[in-house]
Amino acid sequence: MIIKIDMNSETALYEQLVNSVVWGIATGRLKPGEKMPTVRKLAVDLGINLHTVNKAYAILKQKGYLSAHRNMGAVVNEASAYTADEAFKESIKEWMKPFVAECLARGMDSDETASLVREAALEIKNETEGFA
Amino acid sequence: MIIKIDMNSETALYEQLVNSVVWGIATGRLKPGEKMPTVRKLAVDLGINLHTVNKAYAILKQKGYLSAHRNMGAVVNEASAYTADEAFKESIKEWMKPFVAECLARGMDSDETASLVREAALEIKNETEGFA
DNA sequence: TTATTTGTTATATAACAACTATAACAAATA
DNA sequence: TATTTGTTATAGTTGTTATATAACAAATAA
Repeated sequence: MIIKIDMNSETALYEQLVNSVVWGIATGRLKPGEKMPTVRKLAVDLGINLHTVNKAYAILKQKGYLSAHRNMGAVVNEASAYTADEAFKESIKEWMKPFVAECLARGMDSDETASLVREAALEIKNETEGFA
Repeated sequence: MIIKIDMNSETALYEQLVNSVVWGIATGRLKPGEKMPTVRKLAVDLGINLHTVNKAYAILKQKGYLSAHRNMGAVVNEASAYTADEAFKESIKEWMKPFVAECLARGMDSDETASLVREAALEIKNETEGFA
């Protein structure tokens, strides 16, 4: 999988990396068992520091998406390691609320706002840029 | 309107203020024409610096929610100043995508994800904490 | 007019986060 | 034993957040 980052983005590099991997899993381009590039190799490929990649991998491990063992690189976990349980849904809902509130403030109703998200989901599934 | 902030939150103070005002408009507790507390008064009430409040007000002005004139305090704009136009919907969709991607990665489908957002919208509308 | 209020701007400082640079340690493999 | 690779440690730079003072500009009140 090819991962790209945007040095001009307001989003932190390590966050872009986290998003890229989650995105890859969401689209099915990254499958359980697949090997990730080593922190050192990915850092060189992207022209960034090893620690920035390492921080992203640590977060992805903590979220359950990756496993890592010394000298073996990182590997994508089985789907059972990152399920959409109630706790996850609650936290995601809270994270999204500021955005949802802005939609409501601008006159959209619950269904319109939900539709926007459904569109976003469909766009993600059809997305192919940034991966290979 | 009473605005509360959480000094222990990971969210920046000025962002919490922005969110509070948007939230107030979304729930109808803040209506067009309503006067906001002065930057100095709100800063004192919350026990934070004047500049932190000023930064939040500047962002809210830029987004169209507030107007401010010297010696007159800030006022909530008419709804026509902050509509959900196409540009807004596009940007919101992009902002939400990382969260949506995480839902998809965890096996939720477009409809389930959209439902989660509909729930969030309904919860916001029923929310009464933090305002008066 | 003069004084006051209030948004705005300008510095300066401290604390923290993000990123980088080096280096070293620990476990698995060749 | 040497190499690879995840991990940890330390330190420095830069940008952001928040604070503290101070001053300026426009509107209002006395």
